[in-house]
Amino acid sequence: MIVYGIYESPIGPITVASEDNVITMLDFCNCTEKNFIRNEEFKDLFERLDSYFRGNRVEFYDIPVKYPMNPFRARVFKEIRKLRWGEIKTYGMIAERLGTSPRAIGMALSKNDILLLIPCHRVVAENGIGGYSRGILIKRKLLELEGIKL
DNA sequence: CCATAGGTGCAAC
DNA sequence: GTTGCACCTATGG
Repeated sequence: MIVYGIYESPIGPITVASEDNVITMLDFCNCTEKNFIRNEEFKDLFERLDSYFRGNRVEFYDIPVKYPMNPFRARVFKEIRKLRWGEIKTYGMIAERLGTSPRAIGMALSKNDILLLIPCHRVVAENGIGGYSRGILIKRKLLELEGIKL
């Protein structure tokens, strides 16, 4: 059974979904049309988000998430998840590690719908910030929170 | 299949 | 600065 939670972050509402205590989605949008809103089920996560958006070092890597069926994306996402708070790598570095190309990494990351928990914002381009499916303003803000200026 | 498009990178001018 | 191309995956005909 899927339940949803809405979190009001300083940079906009976040909708999170979980099924059997595994997070299946976390995105910057306000999906209030969803039924089954149970914010109390996300108490631990929301407290971490409070601290995170206050600028503290908060890790999310121990929270169970659902990886995609697509094996390539699952491989990329698991690799990205090793990145800790404030740690960044380039598309090229990830690609080399996985034996693929930087563009393929970008393609996979654009399909990430569990933001923050799968920290695709910590993957940047060789020459600059790179892209972000929800807009680079959000990416820049997240990196700023983690003490990174580009 | 073939064409085209990405959250890229690199070399060349 | 910019143009051009190789790179791998995704998507649509």
